[in-house]
Amino acid sequence: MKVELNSNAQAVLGIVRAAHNHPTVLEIYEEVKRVRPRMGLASVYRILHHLVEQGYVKEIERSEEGYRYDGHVSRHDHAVCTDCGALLDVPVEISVPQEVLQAAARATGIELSSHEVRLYGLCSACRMRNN
Amino acid sequence: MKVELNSNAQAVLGIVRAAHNHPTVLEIYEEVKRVRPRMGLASVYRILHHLVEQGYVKEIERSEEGYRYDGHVSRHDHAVCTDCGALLDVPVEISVPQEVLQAAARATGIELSSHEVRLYGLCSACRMRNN
DNA sequence: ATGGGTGCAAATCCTTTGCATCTGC
DNA sequence: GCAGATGCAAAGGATTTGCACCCAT
Repeated sequence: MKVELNSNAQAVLGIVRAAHNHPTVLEIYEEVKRVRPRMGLASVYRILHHLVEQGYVKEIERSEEGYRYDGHVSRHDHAVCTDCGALLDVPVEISVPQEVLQAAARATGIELSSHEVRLYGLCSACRMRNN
Repeated sequence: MKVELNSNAQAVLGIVRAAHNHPTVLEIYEEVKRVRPRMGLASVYRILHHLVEQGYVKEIERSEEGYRYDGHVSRHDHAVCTDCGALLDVPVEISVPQEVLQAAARATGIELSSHEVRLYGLCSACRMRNN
């Protein structure tokens, strides 16, 4: 059962959802300060943990700059640029047969609840930059 | 062209390769100290970066306890326990057709160089523990 | 008035860096 | 003797925590 969100939490959630990229805590903080100038960084961390627990957002992974958050919680895949580290949404479904996933989960000894495909390669910006 | 590894680097490489789990820097350091008691943590970090650059090991991702390393460099997939965070190798191949991956990479705008499937779920230890 | 949320600053933890020293060639 | 590697300690950056205060109920 989801808990009510107070107005600070709603402000953070709105920002994460509206972000096109996968913002870091600092990026979210900078953005939220425009609406709530008094909010501190520690509160942003606390609110984000809360939003993750409640399933409102997903924590993607630690990058060089720390955790990144994703307001898009339905299943989708990501691509990581091997040069600049950019994290991009894959805009199409990469479908893997459920029975293949289940067999792999069984072989690994886990009870599967979800999965994600991660693509690695050069993003277009880096391809252009490196000529 | 791979560079020669000095004996400290070989010691670290041996430990990462021999590890059954995906050790953190600290775990590698503790282990290496048994063979080279004078080695410092900073050197372990420096050597690991070097080994990654040279393709001898892979950096998996930052977990709660920091980076983890994988001495098994050929393509394989991982499973993450959603409860305890354990990172396990998937012992079977999860095959995704190359043309599906290429189509997804094209749609995302990246030049694909590799990919990985990540499974999420409860590991057997956690399943047992939570009854 | 009460319990949870919050700001601020200090503390923590992982990782990197500066620098003097050491090593192998 | 030199270039690169190393140990140690200090610095850096992200995240967490302690604590007093504030706010809504």
